[in-house]
Amino acid sequence: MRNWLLWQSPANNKKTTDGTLPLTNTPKRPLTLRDVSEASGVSEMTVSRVLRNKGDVSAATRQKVQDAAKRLGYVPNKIAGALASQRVNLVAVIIPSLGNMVFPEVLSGISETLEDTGLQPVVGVTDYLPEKEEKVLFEMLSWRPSGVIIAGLEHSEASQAMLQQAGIPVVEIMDTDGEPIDHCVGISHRRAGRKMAEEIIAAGYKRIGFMGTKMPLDHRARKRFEGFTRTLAKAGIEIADQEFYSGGSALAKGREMTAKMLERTPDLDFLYYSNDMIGAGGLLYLLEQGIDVPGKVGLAGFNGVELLDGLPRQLATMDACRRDIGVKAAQIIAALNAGDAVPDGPIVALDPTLAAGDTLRR
Amino acid sequence: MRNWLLWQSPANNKKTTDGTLPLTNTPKRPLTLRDVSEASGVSEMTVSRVLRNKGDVSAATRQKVQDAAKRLGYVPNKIAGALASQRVNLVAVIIPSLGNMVFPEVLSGISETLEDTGLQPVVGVTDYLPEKEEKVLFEMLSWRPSGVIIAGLEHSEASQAMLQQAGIPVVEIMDTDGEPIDHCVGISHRRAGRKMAEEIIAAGYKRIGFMGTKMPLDHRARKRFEGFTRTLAKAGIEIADQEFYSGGSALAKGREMTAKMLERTPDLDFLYYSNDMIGAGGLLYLLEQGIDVPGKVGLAGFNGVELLDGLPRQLATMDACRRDIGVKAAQIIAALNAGDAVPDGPIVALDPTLAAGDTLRR
DNA sequence: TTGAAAGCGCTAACAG
DNA sequence: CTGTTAGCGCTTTCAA
Repeated sequence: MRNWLLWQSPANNKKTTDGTLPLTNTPKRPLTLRDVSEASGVSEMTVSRVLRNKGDVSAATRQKVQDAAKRLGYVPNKIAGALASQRVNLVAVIIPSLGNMVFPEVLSGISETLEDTGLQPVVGVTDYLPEKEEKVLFEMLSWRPSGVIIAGLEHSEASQAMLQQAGIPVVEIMDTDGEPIDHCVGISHRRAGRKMAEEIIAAGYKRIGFMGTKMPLDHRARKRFEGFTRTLAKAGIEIADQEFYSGGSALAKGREMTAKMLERTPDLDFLYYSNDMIGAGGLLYLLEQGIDVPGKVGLAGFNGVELLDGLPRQLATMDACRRDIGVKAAQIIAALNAGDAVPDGPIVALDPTLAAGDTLRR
Repeated sequence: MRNWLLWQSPANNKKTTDGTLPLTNTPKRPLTLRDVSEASGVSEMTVSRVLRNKGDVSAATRQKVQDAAKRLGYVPNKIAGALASQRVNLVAVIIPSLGNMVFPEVLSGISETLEDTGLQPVVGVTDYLPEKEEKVLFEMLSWRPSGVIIAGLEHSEASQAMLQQAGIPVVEIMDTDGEPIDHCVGISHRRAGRKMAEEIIAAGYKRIGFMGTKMPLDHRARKRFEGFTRTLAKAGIEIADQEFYSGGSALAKGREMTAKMLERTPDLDFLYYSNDMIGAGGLLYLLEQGIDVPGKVGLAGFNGVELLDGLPRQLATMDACRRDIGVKAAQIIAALNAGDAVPDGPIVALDPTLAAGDTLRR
């Protein structure tokens, strides 16, 4: 029920540029096809065809309809259209957060790719909470989207069930360490952790500290940590110190944690950060302290965020292929949706590449 | 048309945890109320009532229905529901970008506030392009949302018309320098620029450089700049140098621009940046060069982003009240939607507060 | 407390 | 090329 009484736009009686008054002063009722039909003297069906560019319509009729639609300011009702056609051009995109640069980049990959497919991404945010993921998923599925792109391979049983029952393409993104419901596109975080460990070992570092987020539900960070420690263990190295934070400015936290850790364990010669932002904080701290980087202490982060370009020194990091993940996932959805075959198998694993920067000696 | 042929979930034949097989192996058709009705032996209408908690239903029937719905994994079809009830619980939120920390914060303010109103924010991104804003707005309005929250007071004529005709609450956010269609919540960017100028003048700086984005369509940045220069002019000061960038890492750009500008105009004693990120880049550069901040050169940015907390020195900035803007805007939409009166007038101007940090001498 | 009938605004399918 | 008819899956309204 809309509150017609309260709804009084102060701009309601503004003149349009050509000096005419707005068309309606009667309580606004959204226009329907019928209104356009009547205004143009063309049947509803034909109006519908014109407005959707579907089927053959004579140029003259088309013109009449378009004029009328424009003049009235008709906005089609997609709800009715979707119900009638059983077709919704929405793609649900479910991600844990918008706060760090990582997901926005995935999103831009998705939306650019979807741009000329007629599909529209719609974003839901879970805050890394499985219950919230469930809620968001349920909510989005109730709009009967044409596909789902969802971060991670770990979902509650209910979420899994919903995704399977939905009968639409599902692409799980960011991670490939696990079994996808349908398709997945991402990187292996275990492998990313391993690769970084190998690099560090090869560079001769021995006393390694780790800093990350206090998030048991961030499965990808966990997998990176696992891959990292296992590879170190194989080389007979154990993490010498570790610390986890939550909340606050990541840059500041990186700074603080680094200070604390170095005080506690002064002989550390390498610091591995679970994300670039805290890594950057650590880097700034070490430089201020006049500590030789990477001579005395080496550093590395994770993600390859653009921010790093502006730092005094280039932090070593690993690119998580965020944009590409978005693009690829969207391509799969688009293909499936068009009835095309998907060239890739169910798992598309991108290769996280190391950027050694200036904080990892070679 | 869904591609049933291609759609073969590899996980389709997975067992559930209790060992049973998934319920359907027939080609998946989304379930309807009727399915639940048949499975529970209760009329569709009553099922509908139970699922919406509407109207009185006996505890026994309610239980039967809920069991059936859960067992089948029924997900209601909001499209049909919305069409029938003429009510959509969506709020369109239209913003220029997700890339910088500013809009995500607004969003979190909005979604938190909307959380317990039954309204769902849906985000559209315009990339600061009026044509895109028009497209996004049209697209979103065609879903007949219950309200619109849209960044900025400047819209194309077509957008203005759509917003007025929509017959739903509209809150324009971020800016208050102009005339809102319905309601607006934000800060006065002219005032923000003026305030900063006053502060700088009071501190005795005289040779002032400005750096910003090359975005004629970022009206808020433009207004800040105007407020800033006008106030300086009144004190007989003219901007001594200015530069605008586009694209790339803001931090890196801030660094580059600062270096270039200081080379070109070495006697500058203050640098005003249109956003914190380039300001941070400039700050890092100056510190590296061993330049006395704020003794020799003072600095200020804009936005009050969290990132600044981790910098070696606290950049002077002005808080843009991003979260509060989101919260307030959502409150207005929610109130209007519930038919409640809105306590505030059409314009809610928040007060941008200065954080002098360590880069602006007092 | 429950059910039956009548649409919501649009499009698929067919007939002219 | 254009129009008619019959729903899409749900909720509103009214009657039982």
